[in-house]
Amino acid sequence: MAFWLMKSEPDEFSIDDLAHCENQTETWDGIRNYQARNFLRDKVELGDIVFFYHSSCKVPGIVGLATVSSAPYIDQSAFDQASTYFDGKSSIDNPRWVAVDLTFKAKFSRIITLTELKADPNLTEMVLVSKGARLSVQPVTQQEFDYILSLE
DNA sequence: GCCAACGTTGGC
DNA sequence: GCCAACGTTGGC
Repeated sequence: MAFWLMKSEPDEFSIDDLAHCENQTETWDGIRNYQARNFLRDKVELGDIVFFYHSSCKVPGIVGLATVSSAPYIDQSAFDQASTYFDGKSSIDNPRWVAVDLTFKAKFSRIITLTELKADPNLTEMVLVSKGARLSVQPVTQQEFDYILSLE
C-alpha cells in the first residue's frame, strides 16, 4: 500500500463535498499533467491512502484522508466537449488521461497548513515543500505519512 | 490580482 | 530537437 497527496481547489471540490457524495465516493478526473497522470496510471493502486490537500484558497493545507477505491481507468471527461476537461487529442482508441475513484476516509480536526509543513525540519524532503511543486498527484513516504498524521 | 516557476506548443 | 512564446498553477 502506498501513500499520496492529491490537490483540489476547495471552491471546485472540497473534502466536505467528497464526504457528501453518494457512497462518499467520487471520480477523481481532470488530471491533465503527464507526471501526475503517470503516477495515477502506473503507481496508484486500489486501497492506497491519500492526503486530501486544499490549494488556491485562503489556508492551503492537508484537510483529511481519502482512500483510492478503484483501479485507474480511462478519464471519460476528456471526450466530453462540454467538459472543461475536454481534450481533443485524447481519443477512445488512444486515451491519454486516466482517473481513479476516491472515497472519503476522514476529515482532520484542523488544517495542517502548508506554512506549517514548510517550516517543519522533519519534512524538508517532502515533494509538496520542494521547489516548484505543482504536481497535483504526488507520492508521500510512509515516514512522512505517519509523521504528518501525528501532527493533527 | 500579481507573478514566479513550471509545463506545453509549435515554428524552424 | 531547440527554444521562444504562451499557458497554467498556486502561493502570496
